[in-house]
Amino acid sequence: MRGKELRRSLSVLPIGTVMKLTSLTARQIRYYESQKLIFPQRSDGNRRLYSLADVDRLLEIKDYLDDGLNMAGIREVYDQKQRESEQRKNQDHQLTDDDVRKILHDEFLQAGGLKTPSAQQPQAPLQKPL
DNA sequence: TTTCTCACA
DNA sequence: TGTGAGGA
Repeated sequence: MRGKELRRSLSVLPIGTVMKLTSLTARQIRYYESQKLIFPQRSDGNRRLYSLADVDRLLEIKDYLDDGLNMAGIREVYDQKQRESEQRKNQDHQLTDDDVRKILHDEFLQAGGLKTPSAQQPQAPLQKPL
C-alpha cells in the first residue's frame, strides 16, 4: 500500500484546485509557503504544483490557526514532528503517544503566546537530544 | 483563463 | 491579508 503514499506526495494540483479543497485564498496559500509551512513543487512556467500531502498540511494549518497559533508557532509544530520522526529512527527512546501529546501541547501554549497559562505545568521530564 | 511576482492601501 | 498592475 505504499503506492498511495507515493501518489499522495505527487505534486500535480494547481493552486486553483488547492484553493477549492482548502477554502483558502491563493494569497494565503502563497503566504504560508513563504512562511515555510508548505513546500509545493514548481514546474511549467514557474507555477506551483501541490500534492495531496500539501493539501492535508494546509488543512492542518487551518486547525492550528484556529487554535490561536501563528505562523512561527505552526512551523515549530512541524519542526517538532520532524524531530519526532528522527528520534524514532534513532530509537534513542520510544516516545509514547501521551509524551508526544504533552510536548505538542506545550508547544501550542508557547507559540500561541501562552493564551491558556492555567498554572504553568511542569516541563515533561523528557530530554530531547537535539 | 489561470497563475505569477511585486507593491500598496 | 486583500487587491490591482503587468506579464507569461
